[in-house]
Order: sequence, then C-alpha cells, then structure tokens
Amino acid sequence: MAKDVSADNPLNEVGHSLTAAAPRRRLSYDERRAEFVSMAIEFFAQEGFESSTRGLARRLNVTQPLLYRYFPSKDDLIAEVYEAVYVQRWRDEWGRLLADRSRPVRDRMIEFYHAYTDAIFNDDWMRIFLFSGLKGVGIHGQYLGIVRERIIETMLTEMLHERGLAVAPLTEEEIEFGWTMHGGIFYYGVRMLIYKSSVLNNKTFVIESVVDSWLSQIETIHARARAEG
Amino acid sequence: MAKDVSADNPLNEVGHSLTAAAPRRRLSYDERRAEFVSMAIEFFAQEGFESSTRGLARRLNVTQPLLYRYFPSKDDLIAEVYEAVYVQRWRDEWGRLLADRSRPVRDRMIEFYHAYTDAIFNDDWMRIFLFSGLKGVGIHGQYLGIVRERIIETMLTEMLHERGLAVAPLTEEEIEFGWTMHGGIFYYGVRMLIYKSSVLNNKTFVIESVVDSWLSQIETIHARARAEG
DNA sequence: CTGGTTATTTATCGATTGAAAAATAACAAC
DNA sequence: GTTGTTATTTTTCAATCGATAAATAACCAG
Repeated sequence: MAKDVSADNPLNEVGHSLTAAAPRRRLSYDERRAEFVSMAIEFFAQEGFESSTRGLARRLNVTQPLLYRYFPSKDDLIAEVYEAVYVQRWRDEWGRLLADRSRPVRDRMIEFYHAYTDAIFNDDWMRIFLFSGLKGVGIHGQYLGIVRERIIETMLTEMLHERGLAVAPLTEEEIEFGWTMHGGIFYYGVRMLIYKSSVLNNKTFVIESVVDSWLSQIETIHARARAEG
Repeated sequence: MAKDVSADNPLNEVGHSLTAAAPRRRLSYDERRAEFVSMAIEFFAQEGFESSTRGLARRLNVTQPLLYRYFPSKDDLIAEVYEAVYVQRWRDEWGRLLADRSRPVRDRMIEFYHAYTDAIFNDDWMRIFLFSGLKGVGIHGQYLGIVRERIIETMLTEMLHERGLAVAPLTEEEIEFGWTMHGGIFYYGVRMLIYKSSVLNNKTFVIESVVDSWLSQIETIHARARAEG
C-alpha cells in the first residue's frame, strides 16, 4: 500500500521535510510554546477562531496532534492568544505619558494616540479584538475597563486640571464624550484594516483633528453636565 | 430497534410536534422563504456564520435538509442574509432628509443620526456588519461606499453650502474628518451592543455632542485643507 | 373520497473536526 | 555506543459538518 501522505503530515510529496534546508534549532519547551502562540495569533487573526487545528499545524510545519502536547485543548490555546494580544501588548508607560504635567495636555494626547495606534493598528490586534467582542470573551470587558480608567479618565482629569476646572468626580457625560473621541480614531483603523477601505494616508491628521475637535467642545460638555448634574 | 430521535428531528421525546399547540399556518413558498431568512438573520447574528445549518434548523423547528429546498447552499442563504440586512434596511429618505435646505444643517444631521442609529443599533445589524467585515464579504465595501457618498459627502456639502464656503471638490481631509464623526457615534453602538459595556443611556447626548464637536472644527479643517491643497 | 402536487422528514454519505493512544525519532547524559 | 527522556509523528476515533436521495405527510383541486 502506498504511503498515505495525509493533510496532517508536514512532509512534501517526495517525503523530505519542508524545513530540511534550515533544520530547526532545538528550542526549550517554553520557547517552542511561545513560538506556537505567536504563530497562532497570526493564524487565527487571519482565518478566524473557527479555523481548524490542522490548518494551524500546517502553517507551523508540524502535525496536528503535536499541538496537544503544548496546549490541553483548542480553547486553551485560544485563551493564550487573547492573553498575548491584550495583556502583553499593553504598555504601562502610556498612562504615565498622559499624566506628565510638565507638558501641555494636547501634546500628551496626540503623542499617546500615535503610540497607541502604532500598537493596535495592525491586522492581528484589530481582528482579534473584534473576534473576541463578537464571541463574548470575558477578557474583552476587562480591557475596555482598563482603557476607560487609564486612558479616557486620565485624559479628562488632566484636561480639566490644566484649565483649572473642577475635576472630581467625572460625570458619565464627560466619559462618554471621551469615548466618542476614542471611537473616532479607532474607527479609522477599522476602516483601514478590517474593511480594507482606502482611507486618507495621514494618521497624524486624523489624530490631531479628532483631538482638537474634542478639546474645542469638552468645556461646553463639562459646564452643561455640571449645571444639569 | 428504538426510534432514533436525532438532533435533526424537530419532534420532542414523546414524538409530539413542538408546534402542535399552534399548528403552523400554511404559508406560500415566498413567505416561508422570507420567514427562514428572517430567522437566519437572528441566528447567524447571534451564533456567527460558522454555525451549523442543523442549529439553524433546530431554531426554526424544522429538519436540516428542508433548508436545502429553499436555498441551494449555506453560502446562498448567507448571501440572502447580507442582502436583507444591508440593502433592505437602507432608507433612501435619509439622503433626502440631509439635503433638505429648508432646515438648518445641524438639525438635519441630528435627526439623521437619530433615524440611522434607530435602524442599525440592534444586535442583528451590528453583529452582521462586523462579521461580514471580518470575513471580507464584498457587499461590505459597497455599503461603506454608499455611506460615504450619501451621508458623509452630503453632510459636508450641505454644511459648506450653508456657511457660504467653497464646496467642490471636497478634499480627502474633509471626508476623513467626516468619517471620524460617524465613527464616534458608531463606536457608541459597538460598545453598547457588541462589547455589552455599560454606556451612558442617552443617545441624544452622544449624537448632539459629537455633531456639535464636529461642526465646531470643520471650518478649520476646511480652511487648512484648501490652504495646503 | 381520489389523484396529483408540494412540504417535510428520514436516512445516509463523504469530508472535516477536536482529540487520544501508541509508535517512532531526536536528543542529552554517561 | 547505551540508556533514558523529550519531541514529534502515525494512526485512529467519535462527533459534527454540508449536502443528497428517497420516503412520507400535508395539502389542494376535482
């Protein structure tokens, strides 16, 4: 009987390893595991989390059952993908940057949004963020809580402080208005990376115009919210 | 041999039709078909398009092969779902409302966004919109083209006309700035319906503050874009 | 009631899925 | 080299997938 070269087999038709030319360096268990997670991020971001473990193994040039040596189940692997994307790519210095009162708030906000969008405006991050939202993954809510606390509320507090306005407590209206600024910038990334629309190739313009637009109105929001409070 | 009550079978354990109490009225082929599409919208929006035709049939209280009497394939059914959501829910009067020069532009924009969000701020629409974006479905790009043409560009043209400013041609910067307003409002719906965040329960506030914020800045954008041209 | 037509179910197919068990290959220590 | 350990593959399974064909049930016109 002819040898069954099945889809699970990472060898090519003549039976030579596809990686023979560059024999894989022997990695530690943890390094190999991290390598798998890293590739899984890219794979699931492109193909969706419903894609098969066989498809992932093919991309990794290994057989599908090998994945089960490193991860108990597909769901556990997916959980690690979320963790790697949401937790590991968050930079604590973003919060510190926004709170640095030696600089004008506008400068800080613009610099923050440049750094933040540098981190999230890529296929992997954007697609996994939307996938996880649609699937109701718990870590998603935590992430948005952190954005609110460390980004939205910090920007509001700093702006009100700079203008000598009453800060605490922030109103829900002010925070919601902060989210609309955040959403305006975020949606630019969605159109570019998810919908593949042809967008204006000028991120600086988008960030600055949204921030300036927001700054021009926040004082009115502030005053009205307190008056009606 | 005992009767096999499989998952495909819409009868319960004792063999009685689950709809026996309310015998289904005999519908025409087209009505029945529309009923299936309508339920499919809800089903796929909740479960994702990777969910099985058996799951859909279970919700419809019919057997899975019956779906293939009305739709040649799962992909064809999905295409009809997109059609129903994207095409049938679009209201041509939105464009006319925005172009009605007997009223102030701000009023028109706010009324439009109330009507538009009334149509799209629901689970079905929002989830299918995001699902289709992630899957790269073609109709998605068409839809965004229509939004740009009939909404974004119309609002810009009307606003510039009302203020006696040069209208044609609109610059890419002005249009991109229009998208940021749209995105700010859209993201409010995403947070509410996709991420299930607790948002401010005041859609009017969100619409009016975003529109006012945009109106306060658009003239600056306009002047700068023309100067740098 | 009878015959024909349409709607629906039953039964089944081959392909693919996540996962487990067992066999083998690669490597390190001695 | 020999031995023990780890990494990887081979083989296989039951469940589930989209889809087809055949059988049955419901309905309508005469």
